Amino acid sequence: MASEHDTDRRTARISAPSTASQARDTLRDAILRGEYLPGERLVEAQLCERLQASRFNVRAALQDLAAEGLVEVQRNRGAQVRKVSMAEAVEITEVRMVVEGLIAARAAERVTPDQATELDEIAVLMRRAVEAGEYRRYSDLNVRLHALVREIAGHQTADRIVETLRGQLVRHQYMLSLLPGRPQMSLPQHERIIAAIRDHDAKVAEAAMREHIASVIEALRSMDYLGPA
Amino acid sequence: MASEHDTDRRTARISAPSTASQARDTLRDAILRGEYLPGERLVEAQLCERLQASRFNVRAALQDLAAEGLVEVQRNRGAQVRKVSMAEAVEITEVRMVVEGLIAARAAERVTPDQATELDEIAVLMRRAVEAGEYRRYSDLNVRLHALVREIAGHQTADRIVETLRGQLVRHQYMLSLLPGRPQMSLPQHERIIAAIRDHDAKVAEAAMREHIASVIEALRSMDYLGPA
DNA sequence: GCTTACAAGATTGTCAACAATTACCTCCAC
DNA sequence: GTGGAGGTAATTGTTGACAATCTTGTAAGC
Repeated sequence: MASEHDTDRRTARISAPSTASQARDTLRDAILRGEYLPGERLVEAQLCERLQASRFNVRAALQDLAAEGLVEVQRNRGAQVRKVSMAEAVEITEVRMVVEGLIAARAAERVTPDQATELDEIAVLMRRAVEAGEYRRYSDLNVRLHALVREIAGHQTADRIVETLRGQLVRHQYMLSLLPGRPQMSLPQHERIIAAIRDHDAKVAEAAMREHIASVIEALRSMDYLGPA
Repeated sequence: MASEHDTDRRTARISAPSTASQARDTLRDAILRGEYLPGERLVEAQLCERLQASRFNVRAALQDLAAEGLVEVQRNRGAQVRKVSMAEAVEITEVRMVVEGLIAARAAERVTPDQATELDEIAVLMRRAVEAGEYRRYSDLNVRLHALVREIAGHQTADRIVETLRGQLVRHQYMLSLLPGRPQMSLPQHERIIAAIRDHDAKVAEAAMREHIASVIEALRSMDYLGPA
């Protein structure tokens, strides 16, 4: 998870191939995009062609993603996309609940007037999207809201952890968004979060965020999870 | 300087063929033990000798520890022990506060009578240690208490994160334990945590744990932290 | 005296070949 | 037909060498 910014020098070098991190990012995107299913084996030789990288870099990428919890590597048995069980998904979301609660609280303490305006704009757009039944748009706004709250909070450590946790259950979250009635339930929760942050009320903001994600956990539990492939 | 106890095998081989994970664990211990100071460069060739491992494995170990946040690797510039600033230490402890709060709450829900007894035993020993001024013993009991609470909670995801966060600021925590008056302040906090878990009161357990770690954050802030090298 | 250019050394990045392990399939005995 | 032994193919683990990059020390130019 090492941040890289190697195009900083004035040497206007065009190609900074940096194949190692490139391979990692490409593979992560592929997994998050669902091109490799949980439990699927990730054969190094195949990935070499897919990513146009050497085996060395493929291996490094797999190791990195293993550290992120996206893939699982067993000695002498290769790597496979990590299967996240229902119980694990709940655990992950529980941790996300408390950490995002912390983020919301800190956002409430540090929000600027401009940022408050931006939050209110998102609230308006969200309500419109739900009223118009545009759930895809609502989902996008949801992502944008959480990202903005994290930006306001400016809590790098919490950010990193939430990002890692989110990655581990993209698949589950996708299924979640298909649950009927979710937008109607989550809209008022989002509005409470926004209002609390705008009012600089850290305690209420944290409680609202936790309540929101707690209801996500409930929804997760309610899903009939189809067993392993 | 090899403080390894690998003389268990009768094969009188002097140099154990350090595998990848072995090299990683040894290096992590060395860093946590303080044998490499924050900011110190970790040259691969040197580590090869120190760990009796090939450069390949050393490199893998460095990458792993970078993912854990113990070292920092920059492209073409090698690795160095990560320097955790004061602000970062506070951030890390803030996240630890909420996650350990979650763990405490879950421990309160799942604690068995046997485990409750064990908790009470620790409470008694802690009080005795403080009264006798045996602060080193108290510190050990503190570690044991937090470990037991985590074991009771059985929350793998939260466990992993707390473990990672702890590792990132061992150095700071060591300085913390030297602060005068800490045991007298933290003892009642610990007792409240134990009581709440024993009584199956999740909310109080979480609040008590958070209050406890919040006071750690205060202590952190109060330390006159010597600036960057 | 100071800055810049350049060269030598040190360190890391990458690769392709080789060794070790595992998975799979065939064949044979019962 | 079933279970096991053995061999073959596929896959991963490891090594050493070489290339790219950065750092350091030195000397020339202003």
